[in-house]
Amino acid sequence: MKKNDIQKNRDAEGGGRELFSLSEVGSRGGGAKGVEASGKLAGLDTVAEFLPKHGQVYDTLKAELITGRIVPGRGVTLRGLAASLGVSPMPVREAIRRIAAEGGLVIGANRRVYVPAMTAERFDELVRVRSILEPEIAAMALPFIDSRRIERLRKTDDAIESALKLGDAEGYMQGNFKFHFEIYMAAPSDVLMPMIESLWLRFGPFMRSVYGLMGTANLVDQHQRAIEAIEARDETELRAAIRADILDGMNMIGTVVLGNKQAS
Amino acid sequence: MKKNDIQKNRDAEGGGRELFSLSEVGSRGGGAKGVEASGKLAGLDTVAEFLPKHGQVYDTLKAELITGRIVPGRGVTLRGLAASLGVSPMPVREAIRRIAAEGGLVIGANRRVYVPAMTAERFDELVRVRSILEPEIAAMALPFIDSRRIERLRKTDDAIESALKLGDAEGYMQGNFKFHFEIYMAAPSDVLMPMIESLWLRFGPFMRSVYGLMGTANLVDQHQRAIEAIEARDETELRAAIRADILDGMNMIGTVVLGNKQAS
DNA sequence: TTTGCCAGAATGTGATCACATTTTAGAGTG
DNA sequence: CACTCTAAAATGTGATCACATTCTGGCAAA
Repeated sequence: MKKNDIQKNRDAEGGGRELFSLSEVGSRGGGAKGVEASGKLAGLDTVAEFLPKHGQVYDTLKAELITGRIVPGRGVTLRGLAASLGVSPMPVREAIRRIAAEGGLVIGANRRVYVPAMTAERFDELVRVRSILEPEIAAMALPFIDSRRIERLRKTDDAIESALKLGDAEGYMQGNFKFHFEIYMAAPSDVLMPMIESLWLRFGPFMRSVYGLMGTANLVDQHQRAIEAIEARDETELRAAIRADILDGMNMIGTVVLGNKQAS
Repeated sequence: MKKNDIQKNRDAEGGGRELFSLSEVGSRGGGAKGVEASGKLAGLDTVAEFLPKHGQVYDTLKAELITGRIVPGRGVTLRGLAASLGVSPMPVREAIRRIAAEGGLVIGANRRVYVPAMTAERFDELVRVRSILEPEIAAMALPFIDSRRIERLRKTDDAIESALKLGDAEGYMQGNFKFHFEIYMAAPSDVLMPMIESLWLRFGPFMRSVYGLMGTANLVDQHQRAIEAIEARDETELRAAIRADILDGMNMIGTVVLGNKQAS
């Protein structure tokens, strides 16, 4: 079983690269009726827990967006994605509707689905909201960060340093993502956390285009400062470190790619 | 044409009122095939612009939630809503998925759809985020608020005062909603605005249960102060007024209904 | 009366079909 | 070679059917 797969996404546009591939989503063969799995109490089948197909599609799509494997421009179609993932258009519809609600996709007046293009205004507002919300959730998380988590943070920061030295921009991005959410995840938050995820979701596709335009040479972060603030249980300093980390990195990117002035 | 309608929602639960009614959604008869509208360049048919059915269902559902016509507890089912609205379960699915992504509904482990219950923790976090984001968007809006908008604000505030004097809690809530968004809407925001809408969306169903438990006697607001700050073009003061307005009202409600301590 | 069980109804999910609309390609014409 | 028009392909949307799972109500046994 399990043979459908990857796919194209025929293009024709400015960017150049446009064909991306998605790992298959389901576990059982995509072909036949609505059989699903004649076996009854299935449980976990291949790897993860049991999610509805639209949930798996959602996860896949979200990951593809955050890691920048789907870039702005044309190319997101229901049937196309469905074929890529080996499912019917049905679950894809729901997943897209969900991601669109989170801002990761936009539906045009034509009702066609796009990856939103980054503009200077959008970028500014996204950074602005990040710089407001993330220090807040970090402050919420602070009391819940134990030594094990601090250790993981230190390890992640080391990996980031390595990536910087090697000029590995993608490695830096992934490490940066991991670092921030390692902190935030400690917070008991049902409101802020999804909001912040949705902000990162919107940066993802844009970041891909940043890789090529900017090296890692002039990238600095405030991670060390944040770790020290956590150890000192200094909320004010942690807020400041997170905020500075965001503004530093983002202003850098914004300046290089979009030609922005800095924000506050 | 146009005959399907309103409906029940058989209940059985603590709250008491549970059956709510929804206005029909579509324009054309719900019966026949997929005909939609043999006429071609349709355009506006009955009242508003042309939206897909799932968009109309989304709007309806969202309005029902914000105004508190759908209360926590059981009752949100695909087929039930579909019947209430005179459409097939199909558009309802997408609408629900969208609203769930915005936090207005939650899907349980059973994959059944609920209106999330308000807890003290959730309430605190929602208020916290409101008190952070709304002053921010108000500040963004400030330069774009013209005299006509100020006039509308004044009128809305008058209506609120009237509602307070009459003890009309629902009228107060609606006026309060209108007042805040009259300000926020002036801001050129594609990020903050949806976030704030989603926050209000989550308060809606909870507010309904507030009506009965609390009069309007001890409700005060900072609207006058906000209007004066706007006229003076004083951003700092506007932020303070909005923030105070939120914390005053919400702490009041939280104290009465949930027994909270005040936040910041 | 209380507890356990089981058949029937109801629910969410996924696939498939049908259709209006839009997009794309390919002629044909100037 | 550029432009216009038309036919074919593709897209989003909605409805309907099938199915596994869950919830519900009522009956029987203790």
